Amino acid sequence: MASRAKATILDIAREAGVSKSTVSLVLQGSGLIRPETALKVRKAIEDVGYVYNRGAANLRKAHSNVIGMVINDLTNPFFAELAVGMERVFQAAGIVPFIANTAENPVRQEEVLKSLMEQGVAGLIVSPARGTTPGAFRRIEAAGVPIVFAMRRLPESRIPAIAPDNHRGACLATQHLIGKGHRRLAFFGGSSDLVVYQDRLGGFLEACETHGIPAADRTIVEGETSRKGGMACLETALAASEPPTAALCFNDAVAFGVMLALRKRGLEAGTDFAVVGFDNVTEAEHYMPALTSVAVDTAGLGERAAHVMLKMIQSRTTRSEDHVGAVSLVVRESCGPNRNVRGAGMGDAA
Amino acid sequence: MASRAKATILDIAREAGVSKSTVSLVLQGSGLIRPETALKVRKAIEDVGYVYNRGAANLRKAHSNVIGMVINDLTNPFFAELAVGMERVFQAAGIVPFIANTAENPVRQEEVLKSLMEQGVAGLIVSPARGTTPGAFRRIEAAGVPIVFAMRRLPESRIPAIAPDNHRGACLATQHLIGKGHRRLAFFGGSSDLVVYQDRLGGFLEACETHGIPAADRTIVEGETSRKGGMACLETALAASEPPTAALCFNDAVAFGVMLALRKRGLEAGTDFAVVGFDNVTEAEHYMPALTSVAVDTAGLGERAAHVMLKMIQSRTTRSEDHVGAVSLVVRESCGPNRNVRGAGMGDAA
DNA sequence: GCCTATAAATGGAACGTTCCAATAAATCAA
DNA sequence: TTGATTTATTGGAACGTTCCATTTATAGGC
Repeated sequence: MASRAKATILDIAREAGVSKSTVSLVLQGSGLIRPETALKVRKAIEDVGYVYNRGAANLRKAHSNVIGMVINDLTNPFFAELAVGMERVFQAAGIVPFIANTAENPVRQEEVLKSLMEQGVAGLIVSPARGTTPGAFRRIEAAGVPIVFAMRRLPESRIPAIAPDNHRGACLATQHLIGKGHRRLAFFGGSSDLVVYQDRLGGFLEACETHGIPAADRTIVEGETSRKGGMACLETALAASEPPTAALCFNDAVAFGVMLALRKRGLEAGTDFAVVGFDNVTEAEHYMPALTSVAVDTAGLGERAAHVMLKMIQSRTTRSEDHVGAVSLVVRESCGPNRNVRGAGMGDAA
Repeated sequence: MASRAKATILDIAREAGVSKSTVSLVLQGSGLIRPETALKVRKAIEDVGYVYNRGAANLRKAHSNVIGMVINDLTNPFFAELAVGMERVFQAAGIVPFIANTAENPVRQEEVLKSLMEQGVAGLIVSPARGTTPGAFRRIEAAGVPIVFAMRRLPESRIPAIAPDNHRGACLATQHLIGKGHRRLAFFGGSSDLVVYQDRLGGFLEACETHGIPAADRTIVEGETSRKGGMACLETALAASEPPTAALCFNDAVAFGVMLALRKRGLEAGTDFAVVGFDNVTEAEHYMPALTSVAVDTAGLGERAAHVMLKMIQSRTTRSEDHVGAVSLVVRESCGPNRNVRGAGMGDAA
């Protein structure tokens, strides 16, 4: 109950009338000590209000049980879900992941990574901030700390990445729009310095190509990956002489923005203009009209990333394979004409 | 470039031809060393790919530069914003906050807190999980580690709390509804084991009291603080013989659920039934119809919490005063009849 | 009873830092 | 030159653990 000055393993050894080594053994759950003794020690631990000093332990133990999770935008519910998936796995492994936010800022990211490294993390799961320089992870790699990229990856890096099949998802969505009869298509939002952007745009273009949509009938508008960005995209696109009639959006956030902008103009998503999102955040289902979106199984990707990390740590390697997650198109109201399906309910997809 | 086995301060001392003490001084930016020497050392640090071992340092330094942020539900964008506010402050102070999610689970929370303590955090900012037992923080307090509660607090605890003026906010909102002519009012969502709930419900009741709404005309429905919970609340309430015509919701999420349920019944929020939310999440503004909500300046509360924490650490005390944040009602479409204000724009409030 | 095998407990040397006290080098006053 | 001061640098003893090599106690075999 008292707390003079941070009880140590020695204090509890004295209290229990054993040696510090014994206490250490007990703390590690070694089967070597007599249950009776262990009990005595545990009691002392409780009495003294001892808290284990992992820093001291790591001084000898080589590596810790903490994993850093570096995320570029915590306010995006998408990443929060990713985090939740990872936590599920790590918790089971007795590991506590520490989450840090970089707010899409490479400088901040640098600081965060440094701090995590100093803390002696066993591994790092990173969704790199936009504009991350190619060499940003060199030192970490050199230190032998395993890294995996989640959702995003860097252009030339050989760090394993866990990401959805962005190309295929975009392809799927675009095909769907074409199947609905649209002939002038747009790709809204995102910026070309992101690999994800290249992938998704690539899928869009491929689908256009194979279905004979000429380049002249494709509108590509880069923009912020937010509601605001989406609104701007729509305005830009509709200003053209031959505006598109449907858009695949980089993001659900962008898609929401587009729908908002449509509404402002007195147009309705679905009937007047088809909108498809990407990521299928939970909100998509509840929107009005409900948003058709490419589902990427966010939490599942989080779990996968965590598993890969665990395996890397275990086999003390710094290399692993990339994983691309399955995607599927969840068709709702924002792109179809058949608006009578409205109450269809939970449109989940595996 | 090479990475035999974790370079230490000694390695770089050898490399630079100085003593370990000198290196240590350089690392701490002491002005005692000759700039020339410092440069030499810094070069060696770079060459060897040294990473500072904060664990070892903390062994002597008493306390670290890490602060734990324990949040009960990361997927709620509300808490993410809170986190962002805190980070702003901590970053300026050269502190990296580590965020951990408890997923509203007291057991998980226990683990997370233990882990953070073992890591030797300098302080803890906590939004406690529902069902946290009264004694959950006793050990941490005993260890002399400062804690502040953010947004939520525990019934009898004397740990300082930073929270919005929930009572006043609820009062304000309820008055507004009454001012619109509503006479049968509901309070939807939340559960009575949360102090916040008591506060908000208290405000609601007080406003009813002072404006002469009899107890018989107040409907109180507890429920999950989610969209789903909100939908359920509305169904329950409308089943009554004399159903309410307006509701204050515990949460914006609940409010969204209520609006969804209204829509399902062919009713429209605003004209057929007035809805007010609480928290004013960014989504509220963009909803259709836009949600009237009590704004609590989330990021601001985060900043305040961080400041309080910083001060507590500095003055090595474990006590501080509570802070209640100002609130304001942001009136939008979901409760008024005047639906022509629609395009009013960014309805922010300080 | 003695010797050996097994089980349980222990001392001491790391681990990578900080920080105090001490030394060495440079500067200055006389 | 000498002694006093200031300026730079440096050993060495912590800090709280782990883990190896021992020691001590317990049990088994004869």
